[in-house]
Amino acid sequence: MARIVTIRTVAERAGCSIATVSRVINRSAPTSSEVEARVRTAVAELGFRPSEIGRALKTLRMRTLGVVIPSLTNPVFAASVAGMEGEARRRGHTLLLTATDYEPGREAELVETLVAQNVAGLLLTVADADHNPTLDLLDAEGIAYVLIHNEPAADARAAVCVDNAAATHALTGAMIAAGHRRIAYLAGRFSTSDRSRRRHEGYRAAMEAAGLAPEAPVELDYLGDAPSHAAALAGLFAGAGRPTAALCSNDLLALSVAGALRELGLAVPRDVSLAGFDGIALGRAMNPSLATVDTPTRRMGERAVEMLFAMLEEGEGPRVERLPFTLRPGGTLAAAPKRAVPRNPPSPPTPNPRG
Amino acid sequence: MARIVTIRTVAERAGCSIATVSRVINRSAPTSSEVEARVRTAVAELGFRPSEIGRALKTLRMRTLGVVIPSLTNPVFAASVAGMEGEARRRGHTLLLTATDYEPGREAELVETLVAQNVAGLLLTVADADHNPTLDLLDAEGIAYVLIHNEPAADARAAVCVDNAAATHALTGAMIAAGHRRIAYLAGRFSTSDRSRRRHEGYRAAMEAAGLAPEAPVELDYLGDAPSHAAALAGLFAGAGRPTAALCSNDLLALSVAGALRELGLAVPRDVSLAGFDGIALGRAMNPSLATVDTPTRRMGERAVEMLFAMLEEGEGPRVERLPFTLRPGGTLAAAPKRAVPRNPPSPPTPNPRG
DNA sequence: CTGTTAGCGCCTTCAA
DNA sequence: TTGAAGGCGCTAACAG
Repeated sequence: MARIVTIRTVAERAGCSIATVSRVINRSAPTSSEVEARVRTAVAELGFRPSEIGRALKTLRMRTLGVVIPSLTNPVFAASVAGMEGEARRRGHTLLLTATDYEPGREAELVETLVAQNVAGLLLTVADADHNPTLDLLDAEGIAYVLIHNEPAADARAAVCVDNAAATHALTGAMIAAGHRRIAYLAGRFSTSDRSRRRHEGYRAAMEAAGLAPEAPVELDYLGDAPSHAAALAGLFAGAGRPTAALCSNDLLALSVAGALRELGLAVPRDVSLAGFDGIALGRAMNPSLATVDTPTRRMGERAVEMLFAMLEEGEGPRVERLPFTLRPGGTLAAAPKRAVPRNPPSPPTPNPRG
Repeated sequence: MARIVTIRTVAERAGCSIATVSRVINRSAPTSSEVEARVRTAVAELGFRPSEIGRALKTLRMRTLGVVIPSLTNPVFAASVAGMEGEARRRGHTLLLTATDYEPGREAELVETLVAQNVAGLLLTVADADHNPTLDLLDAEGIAYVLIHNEPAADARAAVCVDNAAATHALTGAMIAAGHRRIAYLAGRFSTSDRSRRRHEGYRAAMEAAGLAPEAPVELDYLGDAPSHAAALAGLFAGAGRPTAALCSNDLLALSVAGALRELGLAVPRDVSLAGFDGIALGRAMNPSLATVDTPTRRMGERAVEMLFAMLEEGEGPRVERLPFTLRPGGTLAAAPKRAVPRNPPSPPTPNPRG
C-alpha cells in the first residue's frame, strides 16, 4: 500500500539532490527560494508524502503513541482515548491502540508489540501499577510512559488520575449523611487493582470516621455475558440486617448491580441505595439516575498526552497528577429506610475537595 | 524509545551472522538445530524483538490498520472500533486510530497521515462514500480500504453496514401502525451523508406507501456544547397541526431532541413519540427507553477487518455487505394522541426484514 | 547554499 | 547450512 513516489522521485523532478528535498520538507536547513519552489511544486505534483518508516529508521522513533486500555466498550476508556487522540493529533502524532479485554496477562505482550513499532511513548491503564513487571521493564529500558486511571502509590511513575480514596470517602460520607449505617462495598474485576484498593480505602476511612464497620469488598465479575449478579448477591442482601446501601467500584458495575437487585425483588433506592464511580453518561440517563463520582475522563486523556510530551521533550520527571472530581447526586442514593432515621445530616459531603 | 538490542547484538551473542538470526526468527530458511538453539537463547536472554520499522522498510508494509472515524465519544463508533481491535489483534495487527471530530474536511488529511505510515489497509467511516475524492485517490493508488457504517450506492467500494433504508422503513412503519400521521424527520450532522440519505429514503418510502406526506429532513447539530435544539424545533412543534412523532437519524440526536422537547413543554411519548437509530446502550437505560434500530456495531467492526484481509490476502474484490438489524421497541414510541385514533394497525411492522 | 555519503534494522539474494 | 553485501526511504554529517 505504499506509494511509489519516494524522495528520489521528487529530487529528480526538481532537479536537485535528495538532501535538498529533505531540507525543504523539514526546514532543517536554509535553501534558496528558487530551489525550494521547484521542490514544492514537484512534491505537490507527485503527491509526495515522506514515509514515516524511512524517517523512523533514522530517528528510531515513529510519531505514534502506543495505547493500552482494558476495553473500548467501557465509555470511561473510550472518553479518555478520545482525549488522547485529539491531543496527540494536535502534536502531529497518531495513536496505536490496543486493548487487554480485562486480561492483565496481556499487558506485557501488548506493550512489547507497541515498543516493537518504535512508538514515541506509551499511555497505559494497567491492572496494578504498584506491582507490575512490565512497567519495571519500561523503566529499566528508559521507555517513556504515562499511566491513566491508575493511581500509583509513589511519584516514581507518571500518572494522571483522580484522588480515588478522597472520592469514595466523600461518596461514602454522603451515604452516611443520608442515614445509612450498613454499607456494602462491591468491586468489579481488577479488584486487586490499585484503583480498587484506593477506592476501598476511602470507603473504609469514611466508615471508620463515622464509627461504622467497613466491610471487605465483595468481588463481582461485571463483564461479558455473565448471567447476572443476583446469585452472588442473594446472600448478602437477605435478611433484616442487610445493607441499606452499596458502593460500587465503578459505574458499569453499578448498572449491573441495579439489575441484580431488581431480580432479587429489592427496589433501588427504596430498599437499597446505590452509587457508582466514573460518571458515565449512561448513569445520567437511567431512571433513577445513578449517584456517582464524576471524573474528567476526556481531560485526563489529554493531560496524559501533555505529560508524556513533557517527559519526552523537556525531560520532565514522572509524577502522579490528580485531577479534580465532583460528586454527582442521583436518584439511586436516597435516605435510609425507616429503622435508621437520620437526624439532620451531621456533615454534608464536600462536593469537590480538590477544587 | 527503541531498545538498543538489534539483530546484530543477537548475532554477536549467538556467534553467527545477522542473516542466520533473521532466518531463525522468520523460519525463512533452514538452519542447523545447534545454531538455532544458540540464537533462540540469545534472543530470550536479550529480550530481543525485531523492529517493525526495519521489517517494514523492506516489505513496505507495517502490520497496522489505519482507522478513521468521526468520534470515539459516540458509543456506536467506540463499539465498532472495539470489534476492529479484537479482530486485528487476532491477526497480529494493531490499529492506528484517528478521528475527524465530525469535520469531513479532515478525512483527506488523516488518510494521508495513515498512508504515510505504510498501513496495511484502512478502515473508514466517511461523511459521504458516494462522492469522495479521498476514496477516489485510494482507489487510484490501489490502497485497500473497507468502509464501515457507510452505505455506498454501488458495490464498487467495500463496505460493512446495515440496510439503512429498510431499517427506517420498518421503523416508520411502526410509527404509522401506532397511529401517527404527521411524522417529522430530524437529521444530525452529516445530513448530506450517504447514511442519512438512505435513512431518509426509507422513511419517505414508508410514508408514501401509507399515503402520507413525507417531510424533508430538519437538520440539527447534535454535537458539542450546542445549548439545545429547543429553539430550532420550536417552530416545527408549535400549533395544533404539529407532528405527533419524530424519527431521528441516530440515537445521540434522539436523546438530545428528547431534552429539547421537554424544554418546549412537550412530553415524550404523550405529546410526541420519538425513535432513534443505532441501538446504543444509553437508549435502553433512559426512561422512557428509546425506540430504535439495533445494529450489530461490534460485529460490523470485526467483519470490516475480515473483509479487509480478504482483499489484502486473497485479492477479493470490493462489495457492500449489509448485516442484519432488529427493531428495538421502546417507551418513547407510543400510540398517537387522541385526534388521530388508529384503527387496528393495518400492517404490523416486520421486526427484522433481513433475518 | 548544495551535493555526496554513511548508516538506521532488517530481509534477501548471491556466494561459499 | 552459513556469511557477506546490497538496498528499502530517509536524515544528518561532511565536503564543496
